[in-house]
Amino acid sequence: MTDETVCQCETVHESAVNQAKESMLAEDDYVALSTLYKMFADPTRIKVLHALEQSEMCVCDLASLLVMTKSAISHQLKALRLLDLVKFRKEGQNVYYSLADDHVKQIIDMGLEHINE
Amino acid sequence: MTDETVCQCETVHESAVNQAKESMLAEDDYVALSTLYKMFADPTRIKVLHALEQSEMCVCDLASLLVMTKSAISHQLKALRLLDLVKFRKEGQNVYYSLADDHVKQIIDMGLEHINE
DNA sequence: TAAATAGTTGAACAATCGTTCAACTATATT
DNA sequence: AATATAGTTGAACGATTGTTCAACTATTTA
Repeated sequence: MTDETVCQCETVHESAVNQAKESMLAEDDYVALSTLYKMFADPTRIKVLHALEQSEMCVCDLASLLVMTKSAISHQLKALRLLDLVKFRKEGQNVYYSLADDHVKQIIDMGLEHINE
Repeated sequence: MTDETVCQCETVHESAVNQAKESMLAEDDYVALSTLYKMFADPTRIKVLHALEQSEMCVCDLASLLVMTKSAISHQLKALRLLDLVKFRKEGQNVYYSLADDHVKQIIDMGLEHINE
């Protein structure tokens, strides 16, 4: 497939494109990256993650803190769990969630740096 | 509004919730954060940003590299522009895009660290 | 064992998103 | 001036998303 059939352009800078092509990751890596960042792309989920930086909390705590239903929180926690961003422990009727590792805090802090400039 | 009316829970851990409440940011900050991360939450946009880590490129270059139409690329570049993640310069018919600052690379690298474990 | 509470789940809904398409602007070339 | 190319734009489309609702499981308490 020529460049022309792809983008209808005749002035593609081949050296820059070829260089970039070599440094590109596999398709799966970009999908994994975007799937990860999708978890930070919703205010509710960011609030949950930010709240859990302070201490572990059960679903009720988060629902109370964020003024949302347990169901809504639980759905989001499931997504965060699937991406290994939070872990949990059961104690009686309660399920206590906490951050899986400190990458979460690092990612949030980096975002805060960007928006505060 | 009581905890009960919010989440129908009676076992909210008040001290943990109150402590978290104090450390929470303003609603706007969470919206801004999630809007920022939304830019990294799509494979096409991440590819564009990652490619621009190598060198500046025009719309044709990116379209050729990612095997997409100029229109699709242009729409995504507009979104990245609005969030100040890329900057551009015009030269004749071409518009050359590049990363606005190195936060972008830092954010992508941090994501890669997380998925490689 | 029955009732109450914490949490999860799947379907449904509106809202948002990403790409396509066609039409457009702007610059360069003849 | 006419043509060609680079890039942008808005509407439209299907696909994905976040919350709600109702029904469910599991644990605790009476």
